[in-house]
Amino acid sequence: MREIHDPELLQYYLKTFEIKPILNEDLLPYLTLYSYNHGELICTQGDPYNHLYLLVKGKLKIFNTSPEGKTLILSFKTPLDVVGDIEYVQGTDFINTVEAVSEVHMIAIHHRWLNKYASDHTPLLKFLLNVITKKFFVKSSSLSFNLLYPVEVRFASYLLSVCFDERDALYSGKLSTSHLIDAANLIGTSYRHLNRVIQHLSKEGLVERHKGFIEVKNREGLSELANHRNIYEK
Amino acid sequence: MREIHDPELLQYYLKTFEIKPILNEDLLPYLTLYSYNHGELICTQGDPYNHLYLLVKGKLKIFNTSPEGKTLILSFKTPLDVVGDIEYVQGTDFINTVEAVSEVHMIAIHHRWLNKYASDHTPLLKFLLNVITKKFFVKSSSLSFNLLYPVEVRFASYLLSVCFDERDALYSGKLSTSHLIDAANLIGTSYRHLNRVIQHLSKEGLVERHKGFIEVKNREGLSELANHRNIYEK
DNA sequence: AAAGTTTTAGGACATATGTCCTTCCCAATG
DNA sequence: CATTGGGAAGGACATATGTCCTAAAACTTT
Repeated sequence: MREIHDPELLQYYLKTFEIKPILNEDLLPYLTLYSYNHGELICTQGDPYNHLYLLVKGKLKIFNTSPEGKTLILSFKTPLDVVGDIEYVQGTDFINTVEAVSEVHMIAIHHRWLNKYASDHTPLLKFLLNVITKKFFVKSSSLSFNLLYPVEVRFASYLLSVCFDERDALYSGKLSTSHLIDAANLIGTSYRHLNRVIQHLSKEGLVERHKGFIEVKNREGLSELANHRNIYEK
Repeated sequence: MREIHDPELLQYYLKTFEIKPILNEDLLPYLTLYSYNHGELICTQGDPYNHLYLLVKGKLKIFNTSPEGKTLILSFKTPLDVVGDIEYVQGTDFINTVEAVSEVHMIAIHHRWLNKYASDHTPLLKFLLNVITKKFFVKSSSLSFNLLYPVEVRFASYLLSVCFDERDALYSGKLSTSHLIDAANLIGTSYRHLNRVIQHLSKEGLVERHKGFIEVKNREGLSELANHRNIYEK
């Protein structure tokens, strides 16, 4: 992690993502731009709350490790998104661990300044309300989906979301096998079982296994299987 | 459902739950008090958004029915709680169905007045932010818990939450069997499987089956099994 | 009280998923 | 070129869970 002293880049981000309107003028001097490399942790579950972060570049992985040591991926995030919003509102420690998946830029605001200058700033409150409500909605759908459907269906939905997203640096319709473990943790199953499911999907002709990646052969069929629900959509 | 024309009762609720501070003065004339009987539906998933509701008396069941017809109970609610908050912020149709479990009183506010008088009312925004953040937190924990642990563990946690809550009209440590189907739907499993798990817990001596109810015999043991997590706590 | 009806528990079997371990492939290295 | 090490896929077996159906119990109605 390193701080980027580049006021122009900061201005560029503020403008591109239309962040200024949601922030109080007084806050602007206290914004810091940080950069993280692939694999670096932005925060770890249990860390005390310090900053509210705005993701403006790159991709994040949000996950949680259970007392038993099992990892559950909660989501991937791309700009513009917010990290630490729940913690800010509740004043609690970080619930999850956040890791940079690519090179990541984040704008950080220390809670001290938020409390001082923006705790009654309507645009920010509305912005947070909007963001958190969306998160709740996604989480809620995700919970239902996970409880109601088996791994095969969830994976179908996952494939559709991930493989046809140009931002993912993946060839369209293909999923690199190195991401399979992540996929398993996101879906909430074991790597072993995911392999079994892929095997089954192969037999059905929906996907094909090549060395290094998995290719979607029948997008429509997968969509059918997933009940047309794109639960992992960003 | 019927409207209660009782300004004094309304005032009583506003005072008891300290609702006035969060509402804009201009809204007060537009509050309506409704009563629902056991079993009545307050709203059904897919209904267009109309009101924001404040639960001030009784108990609600929030559930969702999948396209396949499976019911998943998302939560039970007791005063003070809010219904329709997510829908209000997002401007979407109702996501879930809400049913009165007992006699229920709700204060309803039509979105028309909220938009007109309170869309910039900081106390309300903060209140909603707080409520929704809590909901998110619960939902998030619930998702992890469901994905990581088997039904036995979840049911243990459920028993601890429900059986030792005096508001539940249950003898302490006992769960009426008529609530078993609800329990299964809340935990996200089948009634059949829940029975199997109860059988197993019986053999372990943690609970005992009597006609009409299930009795907790070893609270500490259940808590151990549930990893001391009370995920269904209200 | 007898007959029918509804509710509740559980049997049988199939499927879904987890755990552990082995095998295979490929790349890096001496 | 043979050796080794690591990652990826899959076999074997156990457990978890779902579906469908039956049996037993409780409750209604006549």
